[in-house]
Amino acid sequence: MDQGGTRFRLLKAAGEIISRKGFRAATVREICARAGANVASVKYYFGGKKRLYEELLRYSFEESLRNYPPDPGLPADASPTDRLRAFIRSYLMRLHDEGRSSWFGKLMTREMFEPTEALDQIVEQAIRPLALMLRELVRQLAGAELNAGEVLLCGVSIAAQCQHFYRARAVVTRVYPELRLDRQGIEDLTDHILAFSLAAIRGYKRA
Amino acid sequence: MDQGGTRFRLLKAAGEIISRKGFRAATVREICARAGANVASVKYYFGGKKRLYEELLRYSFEESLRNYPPDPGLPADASPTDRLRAFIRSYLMRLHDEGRSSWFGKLMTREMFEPTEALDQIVEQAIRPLALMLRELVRQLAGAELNAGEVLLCGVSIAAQCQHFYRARAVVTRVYPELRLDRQGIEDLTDHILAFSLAAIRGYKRA
DNA sequence: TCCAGTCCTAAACAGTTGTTTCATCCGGTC
DNA sequence: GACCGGATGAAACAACTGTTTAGGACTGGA
Repeated sequence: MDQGGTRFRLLKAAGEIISRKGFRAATVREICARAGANVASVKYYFGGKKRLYEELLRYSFEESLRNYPPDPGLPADASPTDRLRAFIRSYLMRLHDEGRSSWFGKLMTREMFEPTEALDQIVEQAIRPLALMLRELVRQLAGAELNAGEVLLCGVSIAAQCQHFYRARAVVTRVYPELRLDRQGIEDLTDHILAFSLAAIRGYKRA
Repeated sequence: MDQGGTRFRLLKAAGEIISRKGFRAATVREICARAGANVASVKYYFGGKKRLYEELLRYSFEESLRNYPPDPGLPADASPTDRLRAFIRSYLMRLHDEGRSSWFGKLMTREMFEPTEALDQIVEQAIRPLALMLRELVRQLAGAELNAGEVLLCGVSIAAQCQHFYRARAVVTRVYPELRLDRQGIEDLTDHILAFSLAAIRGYKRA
């Protein structure tokens, strides 16, 4: 895979554009223009727009794994709390980063709301493993207090928060201009979601 | 406004289609076909697709207010907890209902992720009031424990959960098929989000 | 009866979309 | 030099988009 070749430039341009405006709204012409290639090159190298998108999913998934490994260098004896913190931080980074490492997270978020035919593949490949990991974390944190259904819902509530600040950023930053979503803001956000969720899990039964 | 007239049928068709697939993906021809009207009727009655959308926002906002009033028949001395419960339940209903009462909520959710020129109007008209109401609720529940920034973030975390189960329903129902989002499911979900959020607010400082 | 106005229709318009065609270029090989 | 095959380019393609046109059908009042 020549990183300067036309094929790779197309993939790169597609990642930048599709992760920002979605598969349907991104046009082949815009992608090719950004890649400095002819419109016909998409068919030549990938067979069509849809195939380019599928290839982008594969590529960006690997790129995402490289930058956000499932177990981000935590010591083997790290506490569940530390693990949850790492999970949340990684989730936020995955969405708010810039560049190719964040493409997959953004594409994933789009697929959740407006699925294409690729959703099933994404669910099995990326989302389900993350969901299972999160559920196991919650289970450990909750001890014997929560039943399976409650653990599941708590996991979804945590993922909901991680996604929301990216998905609804257009509104959040309008209503709360004081809320910055830069690098430091992500750290603060991590602390908040962790505190909110830990307290929620621990006090769930009482409430 | 004749409810059987062409103008209203267009509005109704637009509500059904645009709330489901978004402004850009919905085509004038599909809307007109569903309304049993000629393609030219959109220009005739509204002046264009964009104007039809703006009119739909106005109409569906009123329709939404009618079905989900800001203060849903709670006694004047209702506790903050009861108020939060009503807020969450109303939020979930607003999104998971079917028919015209849910159009605005769904359009709002779309605008948050993929804003059109109408977003600013929606923020001021609908989102900001809701956000303020939610923030005030959290403030009352938290007492003097949380500072302004923490109260704000807790409010966003609650809204995040309410939206997530609708926005990511394609994925949630795939990963957790046991999670039903019918009428009873919404009631259970209300209980969960309330318990999760109450515990979170109360235990925030400790965590 | 005529007119004005509202409502509606079929058809065409101009622009954009993804795809396709076909000629051309370029580097290596015989 | 001739030739080949991958890579590129300009242009056209058919399908679809929102919009517009030109007129027809019908009503109610003058």
